[in-house]
Amino acid sequence: MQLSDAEWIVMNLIWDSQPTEASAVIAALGAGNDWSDATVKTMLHRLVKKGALATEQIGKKYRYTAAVRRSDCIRNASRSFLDRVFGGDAAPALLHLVKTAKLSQDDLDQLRELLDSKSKNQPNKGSKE
Amino acid sequence: MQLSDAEWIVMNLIWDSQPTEASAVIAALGAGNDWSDATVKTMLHRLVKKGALATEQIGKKYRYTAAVRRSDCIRNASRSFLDRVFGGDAAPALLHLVKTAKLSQDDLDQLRELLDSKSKNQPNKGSKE
DNA sequence: CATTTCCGATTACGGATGTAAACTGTTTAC
DNA sequence: GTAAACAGTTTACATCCGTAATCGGAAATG
Repeated sequence: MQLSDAEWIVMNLIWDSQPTEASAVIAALGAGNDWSDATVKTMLHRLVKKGALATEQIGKKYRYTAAVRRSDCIRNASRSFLDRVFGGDAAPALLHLVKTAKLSQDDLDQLRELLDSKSKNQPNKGSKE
Repeated sequence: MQLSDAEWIVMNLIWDSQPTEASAVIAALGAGNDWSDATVKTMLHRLVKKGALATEQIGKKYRYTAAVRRSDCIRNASRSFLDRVFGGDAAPALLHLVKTAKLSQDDLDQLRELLDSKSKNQPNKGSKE
């Protein structure tokens, strides 16, 4: 599932507050993003059409739920970001991101742990391929 | 400077082999990416028009050079990636990327070093904001 | 010199995207 | 029950994007 910028906004909202009704989405995005309600309706419609959202009929209206997993979309987006910007080579990307990101001590610790566990699971293989 | 997928491919090539002539770009991308020469020409033209490439006239032809810094484009792309996918919160993004990326022992070590240096410079502040 | 070739410029075109109005059927409020 | 509000569907439209053909002028080549 490939999501556009605007679609990510909608999906992020829905992933965070599933299931949701159109009115809630319209309210949330009209406020934060300054979209007209028509625009939000279009987004919802397109997302349903492309299979990213599922609808569940409640009486007369629908309730929207994500039909794709956030983690899958994140994976795809990450993949395509890495490919396009770094030619798929993750290491420079990570170095760059770590270098420029604001990270709390907690974040840093978590990352360190993760690195350690990766080091163990993948004992050597000094180079990329 | 905001680059599209296809534009990134061209720019990456040119950043790596500046200054370049159209023929070289066409050769490189025709081979690797299966683009027709017309497509490459369009790309070059658009990139010049949008100010990402500069041309230097050599006799009759042009030589192309990047007019924007790669690091700036990377910054923008990273920013927009983080914003769209993770709502701008870098930490989960990094965790995810580190978790899923193939990293060599070297890469891991470099990352660890970077984390350490960040830990020092930013001694505590246990949480994000 | 005429023809092919190379290259940059112009034009094309369908699909995606952001943005939204208009239409339609229903629910609700006066 | 008639008008207003709501919700989903259709239609709209300019721009961007990927992909490319075509045009026009210069260079090379026979």
